[in-house]
Amino acid sequence: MPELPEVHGYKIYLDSTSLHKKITAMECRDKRLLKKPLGDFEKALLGESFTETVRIGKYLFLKTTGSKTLLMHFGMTGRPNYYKDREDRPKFGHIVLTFENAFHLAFENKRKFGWWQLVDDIEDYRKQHNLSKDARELSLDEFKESLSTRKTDIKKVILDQSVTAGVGNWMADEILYQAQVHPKQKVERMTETQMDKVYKAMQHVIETAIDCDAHYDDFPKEFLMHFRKEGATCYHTGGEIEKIKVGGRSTYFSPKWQKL
DNA sequence: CACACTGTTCGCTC
DNA sequence: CGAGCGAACAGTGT
Repeated sequence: MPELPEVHGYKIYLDSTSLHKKITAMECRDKRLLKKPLGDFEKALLGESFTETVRIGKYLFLKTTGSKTLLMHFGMTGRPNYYKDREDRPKFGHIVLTFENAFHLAFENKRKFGWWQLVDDIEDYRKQHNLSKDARELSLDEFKESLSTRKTDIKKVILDQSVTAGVGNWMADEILYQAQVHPKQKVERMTETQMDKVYKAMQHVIETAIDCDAHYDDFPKEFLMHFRKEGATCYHTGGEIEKIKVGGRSTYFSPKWQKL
């Protein structure tokens, strides 16, 4: 489930494997993953190279030597896979690019919620699609500014990509656990201190997850990820973890630790 | 076999 | 017009 830290890792992976190599072929097994006709992608990519990647939240942009930028979104189950031999094509590698060195880059997407798009200008795209600045680069003031107009549950708001781009379902639960704030806390009734705590927890969770290469087992022992299941034991209170729905999403929290 | 799970998008209401 | 809400989307795992 790629959220900000995983996509950050994908960026590093692509930077070290897929830049500055001419693209010689493109194959797509399922056109539903393409937001434009295949021909448009071929025209934009074949004969060109990737020059640089830019990540905003869970969106990964690959600039090219041509005029277009390739945008990848991994959905819930995607990842890039750079490999050499044709027979090593991953089972769910639905889109595959081939480079001039004969290596391939597969866009793995088991559940097909991921997609590719072609973009002219990254900043224009960001604004048109109401993406905030990347959560990692958001300032406390910008965060509070976004919260000031909202009236719903804090968990829904930090899942909103126009507020904190990159935060997904597990990160939202982790952030609120670290900040000791109930997921159904109404934003309009939050104190300054609570907002500060959520912001700090968000930065802490992001940096920790990136330091661990998004490998959950390596997270500090007080992280919710280690006991994020119904009836598990809260590290701080010894109480039980509860599962509820917030904004249609499964939400895990510790009632004794995160009080309304 | 039914349903849960993921993030984004769409259509609708207020 | 912006916020909020719920359904829809695909397909594997349980």
